[in-house]
Amino acid sequence: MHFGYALRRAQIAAFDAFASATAGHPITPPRYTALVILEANPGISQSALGEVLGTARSGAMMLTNWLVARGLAERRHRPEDARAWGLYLTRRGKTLLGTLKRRVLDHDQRFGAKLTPAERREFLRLLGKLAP
Amino acid sequence: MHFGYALRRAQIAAFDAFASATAGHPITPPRYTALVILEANPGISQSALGEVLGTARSGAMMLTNWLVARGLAERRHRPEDARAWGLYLTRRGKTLLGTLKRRVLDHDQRFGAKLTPAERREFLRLLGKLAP
DNA sequence: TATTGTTATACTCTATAACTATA
DNA sequence: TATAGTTATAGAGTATAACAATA
Repeated sequence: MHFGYALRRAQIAAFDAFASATAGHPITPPRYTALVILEANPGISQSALGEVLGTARSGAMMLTNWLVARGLAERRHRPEDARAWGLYLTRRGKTLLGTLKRRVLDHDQRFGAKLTPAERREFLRLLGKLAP
Repeated sequence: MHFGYALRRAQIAAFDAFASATAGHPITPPRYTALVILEANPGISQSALGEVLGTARSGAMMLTNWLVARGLAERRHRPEDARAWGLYLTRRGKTLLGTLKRRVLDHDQRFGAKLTPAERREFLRLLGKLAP
Protein backbone atom coordinates (compact mmCIF):
# COMPACT_ATOMS: atom_id res chain seq x y z
CA MET A 1 0.00 0.00 0.00
CA HIS A 2 1.34 3.39 -1.02
CA PHE A 3 1.51 6.26 1.43
CA GLY A 4 -0.24 8.35 -1.16
CA TYR A 5 -3.24 6.06 -1.37
CA ALA A 6 -3.54 5.61 2.38
CA LEU A 7 -3.35 9.36 2.95
CA ARG A 8 -5.84 10.02 0.20
CA ARG A 9 -8.35 7.58 1.69
CA ALA A 10 -8.05 9.13 5.13
CA GLN A 11 -8.38 12.59 3.69
CA ILE A 12 -11.52 11.64 1.78
CA ALA A 13 -12.96 10.41 5.07
CA ALA A 14 -12.06 13.76 6.65
CA PHE A 15 -13.75 15.56 3.73
CA ASP A 16 -16.86 13.49 4.38
CA ALA A 17 -16.83 14.67 7.98
CA PHE A 18 -16.51 18.24 6.74
CA ALA A 19 -19.39 17.76 4.32
CA SER A 20 -21.58 16.47 7.15
CA ALA A 21 -20.63 19.44 9.30
CA THR A 22 -21.50 21.94 6.57
CA ALA A 23 -24.58 20.17 5.20
CA GLY A 24 -27.16 22.73 4.17
CA HIS A 25 -24.56 25.39 3.47
CA PRO A 26 -22.83 25.84 0.09
CA ILE A 27 -19.52 25.98 1.92
CA THR A 28 -16.55 24.08 0.56
CA PRO A 29 -13.16 23.49 2.20
CA PRO A 30 -11.45 26.38 0.37
CA ARG A 31 -14.34 28.72 1.20
CA TYR A 32 -14.28 27.70 4.84
CA THR A 33 -10.54 28.20 4.97
CA ALA A 34 -10.92 31.65 3.41
CA LEU A 35 -13.45 32.62 6.09
CA VAL A 36 -11.08 31.44 8.82
CA ILE A 37 -8.19 33.41 7.29
CA LEU A 38 -10.30 36.56 6.97
CA GLU A 39 -11.40 36.27 10.57
CA ALA A 40 -7.82 35.95 11.78
CA ASN A 41 -6.45 38.64 9.41
CA PRO A 42 -8.95 41.48 9.02
CA GLY A 43 -7.96 43.80 6.19
CA ILE A 44 -5.83 41.23 4.39
CA SER A 45 -5.38 41.82 0.64
CA GLN A 46 -6.55 39.42 -2.03
CA SER A 47 -3.01 38.64 -3.07
CA ALA A 48 -2.06 37.82 0.51
CA LEU A 49 -5.15 35.65 0.83
CA GLY A 50 -4.09 33.75 -2.27
CA GLU A 51 -0.61 33.27 -0.86
CA VAL A 52 -1.91 31.87 2.40
CA LEU A 53 -4.30 29.58 0.52
CA GLY A 54 -1.49 28.54 -1.79
CA THR A 55 -3.42 29.48 -4.92
CA ALA A 56 -3.05 32.02 -7.73
CA ARG A 57 -4.38 35.58 -7.40
CA SER A 58 -7.21 34.82 -9.80
CA GLY A 59 -8.43 32.01 -7.60
CA ALA A 60 -8.40 34.23 -4.54
CA MET A 61 -10.44 36.75 -6.47
CA MET A 62 -13.14 34.30 -7.48
CA LEU A 63 -13.28 33.06 -3.91
CA THR A 64 -13.62 36.65 -2.69
CA ASN A 65 -16.30 37.38 -5.30
CA TRP A 66 -18.30 34.44 -4.05
CA LEU A 67 -18.06 35.52 -0.42
CA VAL A 68 -18.91 39.13 -1.28
CA ALA A 69 -21.87 38.14 -3.47
CA ARG A 70 -23.33 36.28 -0.51
CA GLY A 71 -22.74 39.08 1.94
CA LEU A 72 -20.19 37.10 3.95
CA ALA A 73 -17.24 39.39 3.29
CA GLU A 74 -16.66 42.89 1.97
CA ARG A 75 -13.93 44.85 0.18
CA ARG A 76 -12.85 48.17 1.62
CA HIS A 77 -10.57 50.64 -0.09
CA ARG A 78 -7.19 51.12 1.50
CA PRO A 79 -6.29 54.74 1.94
CA GLU A 80 -2.57 54.00 1.76
CA ASP A 81 -2.67 51.94 -1.44
CA ALA A 82 -5.34 52.51 -4.05
CA ARG A 83 -4.45 49.28 -5.82
CA ALA A 84 -5.28 46.85 -3.04
CA TRP A 85 -8.50 46.04 -1.21
CA GLY A 86 -8.75 45.26 2.45
CA LEU A 87 -10.95 42.20 3.01
CA TYR A 88 -13.22 41.91 6.04
CA LEU A 89 -15.88 39.51 7.24
CA THR A 90 -19.32 41.07 7.48
CA ARG A 91 -21.48 40.57 10.53
CA ARG A 92 -23.26 37.86 8.58
CA GLY A 93 -19.96 36.24 7.70
CA LYS A 94 -18.85 36.24 11.32
CA THR A 95 -22.13 34.71 12.42
CA LEU A 96 -21.98 31.98 9.80
CA LEU A 97 -18.36 31.21 10.54
CA GLY A 98 -19.15 30.99 14.25
CA THR A 99 -21.83 28.41 13.57
CA LEU A 100 -19.73 26.45 11.11
CA LYS A 101 -16.64 26.42 13.30
CA ARG A 102 -18.52 24.75 16.11
CA ARG A 103 -19.96 22.14 13.78
CA VAL A 104 -16.71 21.52 11.90
CA LEU A 105 -14.71 21.23 15.11
CA ASP A 106 -17.31 18.85 16.50
CA HIS A 107 -17.16 16.60 13.44
CA ASP A 108 -13.39 16.85 13.35
CA GLN A 109 -13.19 15.62 16.92
CA ARG A 110 -15.62 12.83 16.20
CA PHE A 111 -13.45 11.86 13.22
CA GLY A 112 -10.38 11.87 15.43
CA ALA A 113 -12.19 9.84 18.08
CA LYS A 114 -11.40 6.73 16.06
CA LEU A 115 -7.98 7.03 17.68
CA THR A 116 -7.10 7.06 21.35
CA PRO A 117 -5.77 10.33 22.79
CA ALA A 118 -2.22 8.97 22.69
CA GLU A 119 -2.69 7.82 19.11
CA ARG A 120 -4.05 11.23 18.13
CA ARG A 121 -0.99 12.97 19.48
CA GLU A 122 1.31 10.54 17.73
CA PHE A 123 -0.63 10.81 14.48
CA LEU A 124 -0.48 14.60 14.45
CA ARG A 125 3.24 14.44 15.24
CA LEU A 126 3.86 12.12 12.29
CA LEU A 127 1.76 14.29 10.00
CA GLY A 128 3.93 17.19 11.06
CA LYS A 129 7.04 15.28 10.05
CA LEU A 130 5.56 14.47 6.64
CA ALA A 131 4.33 18.00 5.91
CA PRO A 132 6.43 20.47 7.86
CA MET B 1 -5.06 22.25 14.60
CA HIS B 2 -7.83 20.24 12.97
CA PHE B 3 -7.27 16.71 11.80
CA GLY B 4 -8.73 17.75 8.48
CA TYR B 5 -6.15 20.47 7.90
CA ALA B 6 -3.22 18.34 9.01
CA LEU B 7 -4.32 15.50 6.77
CA ARG B 8 -4.89 17.84 3.86
CA ARG B 9 -1.42 19.32 4.18
CA ALA B 10 0.21 15.90 4.25
CA GLN B 11 -1.86 14.79 1.31
CA ILE B 12 -0.85 17.82 -0.72
CA ALA B 13 2.77 16.91 -0.01
CA ALA B 14 2.05 13.38 -1.24
CA PHE B 15 0.44 14.80 -4.39
CA ASP B 16 3.59 16.81 -4.97
CA ALA B 17 5.61 13.61 -4.79
CA PHE B 18 3.22 12.04 -7.30
CA ALA B 19 3.56 15.04 -9.60
CA SER B 20 7.34 14.75 -9.51
CA ALA B 21 7.11 11.05 -10.28
CA THR B 22 4.85 11.60 -13.28
CA ALA B 23 6.49 14.79 -14.58
CA GLY B 24 6.44 14.80 -18.36
CA HIS B 25 3.34 12.61 -18.55
CA PRO B 26 -0.21 14.00 -18.57
CA ILE B 27 -1.09 11.47 -15.88
CA THR B 28 -3.15 12.53 -12.87
CA PRO B 29 -3.92 10.57 -9.71
CA PRO B 30 -7.34 9.36 -10.96
CA ARG B 31 -5.86 8.37 -14.32
CA TYR B 32 -3.02 6.51 -12.65
CA THR B 33 -5.47 4.77 -10.35
CA ALA B 34 -7.59 3.77 -13.33
CA LEU B 35 -4.54 2.26 -15.04
CA VAL B 36 -3.73 0.28 -11.89
CA ILE B 37 -7.32 -0.96 -11.63
CA LEU B 38 -7.41 -2.00 -15.29
CA GLU B 39 -4.14 -3.88 -14.91
CA ALA B 40 -5.45 -5.76 -11.89
CA ASN B 41 -8.92 -6.37 -13.37
CA PRO B 42 -8.70 -7.00 -17.12
CA GLY B 43 -12.12 -6.91 -18.75
CA ILE B 44 -13.73 -4.82 -16.00
CA SER B 45 -16.77 -2.81 -17.06
CA GLN B 46 -16.98 0.96 -16.97
CA SER B 47 -19.59 0.88 -14.25
CA ALA B 48 -17.44 -1.37 -12.11
CA LEU B 49 -14.46 0.91 -12.72
CA GLY B 50 -16.54 3.85 -11.51
CA GLU B 51 -17.56 1.95 -8.40
CA VAL B 52 -13.98 1.08 -7.50
CA LEU B 53 -12.92 4.68 -8.12
CA GLY B 54 -15.87 5.91 -6.10
CA THR B 55 -17.16 8.13 -8.89
CA ALA B 56 -20.25 8.27 -11.08
CA ARG B 57 -20.55 6.25 -14.31
CA SER B 58 -20.17 9.40 -16.39
CA GLY B 59 -16.83 10.14 -14.77
CA ALA B 60 -15.58 6.62 -15.43
CA MET B 61 -16.58 7.07 -19.04
CA MET B 62 -14.68 10.31 -19.54
CA LEU B 63 -11.67 8.73 -17.87
CA THR B 64 -11.97 5.73 -20.18
CA ASN B 65 -12.35 7.98 -23.22
CA TRP B 66 -9.15 9.76 -22.27
CA LEU B 67 -7.23 6.49 -21.89
CA VAL B 68 -8.62 5.07 -25.13
CA ALA B 69 -7.90 8.28 -27.08
CA ARG B 70 -4.25 7.96 -26.07
CA GLY B 71 -4.03 4.30 -26.89
CA LEU B 72 -3.50 3.27 -23.27
CA ALA B 73 -6.68 1.21 -22.94
CA GLU B 74 -9.24 -0.35 -25.25
CA ARG B 75 -12.90 -1.35 -25.14
CA ARG B 76 -13.84 -4.85 -26.25
CA HIS B 77 -17.37 -6.12 -26.75
CA ARG B 78 -18.57 -8.70 -24.31
CA PRO B 79 -20.22 -11.66 -25.95
CA GLU B 80 -22.33 -12.38 -22.89
CA ASP B 81 -23.68 -8.84 -22.39
CA ALA B 82 -24.05 -6.50 -25.35
CA ARG B 83 -24.58 -3.53 -23.04
CA ALA B 84 -21.24 -3.54 -21.30
CA TRP B 85 -17.70 -3.12 -22.54
CA GLY B 86 -14.76 -5.00 -21.23
CA LEU B 87 -11.83 -2.66 -20.55
CA TYR B 88 -8.24 -3.73 -21.14
CA LEU B 89 -4.85 -2.06 -21.06
CA THR B 90 -3.13 -1.97 -24.42
CA ARG B 91 0.48 -2.94 -24.77
CA ARG B 92 1.31 0.74 -24.71
CA GLY B 93 -0.76 1.21 -21.54
CA LYS B 94 1.03 -1.68 -19.84
CA THR B 95 4.40 -0.29 -20.80
CA LEU B 96 3.57 3.19 -19.54
CA LEU B 97 2.09 1.88 -16.31
CA GLY B 98 5.19 -0.23 -15.72
CA THR B 99 7.39 2.83 -16.04
CA LEU B 100 5.14 5.01 -13.93
CA LYS B 101 4.71 2.41 -11.17
CA ARG B 102 8.43 2.25 -10.61
CA ARG B 103 8.72 6.04 -10.46
CA VAL B 104 5.63 6.53 -8.29
CA LEU B 105 6.71 3.82 -5.88
CA ASP B 106 10.18 5.33 -5.71
CA HIS B 107 8.83 8.79 -4.90
CA ASP B 108 6.31 7.34 -2.48
CA GLN B 109 9.09 5.63 -0.58
CA ARG B 110 11.16 8.78 -0.57
CA PHE B 111 8.14 10.63 0.79
CA GLY B 112 7.71 8.04 3.52
CA ALA B 113 11.42 8.19 4.32
CA LYS B 114 10.71 11.26 6.42
CA LEU B 115 9.58 8.72 9.02
CA THR B 116 11.55 5.90 10.60
CA PRO B 117 10.50 2.35 9.68
CA ALA B 118 8.70 2.00 13.03
CA GLU B 119 6.96 5.33 12.52
CA ARG B 120 5.90 4.30 9.02
CA ARG B 121 4.27 1.13 10.32
CA GLU B 122 2.52 3.03 13.07
CA PHE B 123 1.39 5.77 10.69
CA LEU B 124 -0.13 3.31 8.24
CA ARG B 125 -1.83 1.51 11.12
CA LEU B 126 -3.40 4.77 12.33
CA LEU B 127 -4.47 5.70 8.80
CA GLY B 128 -6.15 2.33 8.62
CA LYS B 129 -8.10 3.09 11.78
CA LEU B 130 -9.22 6.45 10.40
CA ALA B 131 -10.25 5.15 6.97
CA PRO B 132 -11.13 1.48 7.28
C1' DT C 1 -38.26 -2.83 -14.76
C1' DA C 2 -33.26 -2.58 -14.11
C1' DT C 3 -28.71 -1.90 -15.92
C1' DT C 4 -24.87 -0.12 -19.20
C1' DG C 5 -23.25 3.18 -21.63
C1' DT C 6 -23.79 7.72 -23.38
C1' DT C 7 -24.64 12.67 -23.74
C1' DA C 8 -25.65 17.11 -21.93
C1' DT C 9 -25.06 20.19 -18.42
C1' DA C 10 -23.25 22.45 -14.46
C1' DC C 11 -20.26 23.71 -10.67
C1' DT C 12 -15.85 23.88 -8.35
C1' DC C 13 -10.93 24.18 -8.25
C1' DT C 14 -6.85 25.53 -10.29
C1' DA C 15 -3.70 27.64 -13.46
C1' DT C 16 -1.80 30.85 -17.06
C1' DA C 17 -1.82 34.95 -19.77
C1' DA C 18 -2.95 39.49 -20.79
C1' DC C 19 -4.88 43.77 -19.43
C1' DT C 20 -5.71 48.26 -16.12
C1' DA C 21 -4.71 51.12 -12.67
C1' DT C 22 -1.58 52.46 -9.34
C1' DA C 23 3.03 52.58 -6.87
C1' DT D 1 9.32 48.63 -13.59
C1' DA D 2 6.73 46.25 -10.30
C1' DT D 3 2.47 45.17 -7.94
C1' DA D 4 -2.89 44.50 -7.06
C1' DG D 5 -6.63 43.47 -9.05
C1' DT D 6 -9.25 41.88 -12.96
C1' DT D 7 -10.79 39.24 -16.96
C1' DA D 8 -10.64 35.52 -20.18
C1' DT D 9 -9.70 31.01 -20.98
C1' DA D 10 -8.71 26.25 -20.20
C1' DG D 11 -8.31 21.68 -18.10
C1' DA D 12 -9.57 18.55 -14.63
C1' DG D 13 -12.71 16.44 -11.36
C1' DT D 14 -17.22 15.51 -9.97
C1' DA D 15 -22.19 15.29 -10.02
C1' DT D 16 -27.09 14.87 -11.78
C1' DA D 17 -30.51 14.04 -15.27
C1' DA D 18 -32.24 12.14 -19.31
C1' DC D 19 -31.89 8.94 -23.13
C1' DA D 20 -31.19 4.45 -26.08
C1' DA D 21 -29.99 -0.25 -26.17
C1' DT D 22 -30.05 -4.39 -23.85
C1' DA D 23 -31.06 -7.66 -20.00
